[in-house]
Amino acid sequence: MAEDTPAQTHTDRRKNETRLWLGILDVHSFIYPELNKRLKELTAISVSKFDVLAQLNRYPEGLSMGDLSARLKVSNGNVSGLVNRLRKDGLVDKTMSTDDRRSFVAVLTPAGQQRFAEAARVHTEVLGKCLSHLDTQTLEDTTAMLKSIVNMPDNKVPSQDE
Amino acid sequence: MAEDTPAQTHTDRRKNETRLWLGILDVHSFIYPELNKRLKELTAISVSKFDVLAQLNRYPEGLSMGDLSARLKVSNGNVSGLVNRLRKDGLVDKTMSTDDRRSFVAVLTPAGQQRFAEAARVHTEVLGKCLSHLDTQTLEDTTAMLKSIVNMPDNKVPSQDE
DNA sequence: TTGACTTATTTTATATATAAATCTATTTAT
DNA sequence: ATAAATAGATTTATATATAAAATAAGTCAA
Repeated sequence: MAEDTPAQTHTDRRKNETRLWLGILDVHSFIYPELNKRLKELTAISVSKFDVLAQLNRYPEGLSMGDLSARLKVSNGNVSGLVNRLRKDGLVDKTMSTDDRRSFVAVLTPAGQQRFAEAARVHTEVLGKCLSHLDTQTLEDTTAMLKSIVNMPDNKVPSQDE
Repeated sequence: MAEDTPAQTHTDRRKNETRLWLGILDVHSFIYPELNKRLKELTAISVSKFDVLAQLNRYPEGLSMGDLSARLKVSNGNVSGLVNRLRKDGLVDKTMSTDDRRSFVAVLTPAGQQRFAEAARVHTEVLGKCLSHLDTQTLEDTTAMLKSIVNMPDNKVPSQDE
């Protein structure tokens, strides 16, 4: 499968690593602004808010601020602000935990569930348009390779998902 | 090379597109925070500032605010703020353009050149560590695939670089 | 039980980012 | 030559993000 390539110098290796990172940034800035723009236009929520709603949608019983923060990989302070704004939007409820009075649990309101469903449709459509030129094989191969970047063999990966 | 795969449903296609995007986000949040943290610790500049310095480093004669904004793909207002903060840091100079009095040209100071050189070393090192587990082939293949995502065939890509 | 940690969250200060309004200078049409 | 339109940059208002400090509630050892 893989053809033989001459051994790379340290410098070449470093250049290739940089190229990979620039590639990630290019794809990110190719898709993210479009996603953000269309979500805001059509559903009045940002990608950040969408991400919060998506997590809460997966957990109908709700998630604590800390769990949200860990799942979204953003700071506690950031989650505080996002959830407050979503509360103002009427999309999320926040209630004190019954077993720990320090803890607060965020849950989607019915309006939040509905808005998330609309936003998810838009999200899917935008990705479809941005990636429409990719054939199935490239789509799957790229995804697999990206996975192999994050799922390091031995290192101290902080554990994904649940 | 590519094996035959059964035709995908529309829904499967959409799921795979989403998986690709989530993969991009995972890699981004795997590398970006580490890059930002280490750059700040060791050279006292953020990734955003690094990006500005990197562009100015490529153009010793300097770049206008608008050119910087286009190259970095960020808003004019953002560039205004970044360049002002870099000026306070003593890393960038801003002078009025000689041929257009509306235009301002940003240039690296000697301190800026030196700081960029240090930061570039850190940047390279961090990427080296984050990507050390990838073999040469995966590194190059992934980069090529990422390129094929952004370089669309017919569409209205706003033109990259020069 | 009290005091010392630890944990969950918010607040504060600051940086980064956008969009829209504004300001000033240049260009274009008449 | 002047008025209208355009272009380059900044300012303003707001959202998003972090780190560090503060607040408040829980845990645990003595």
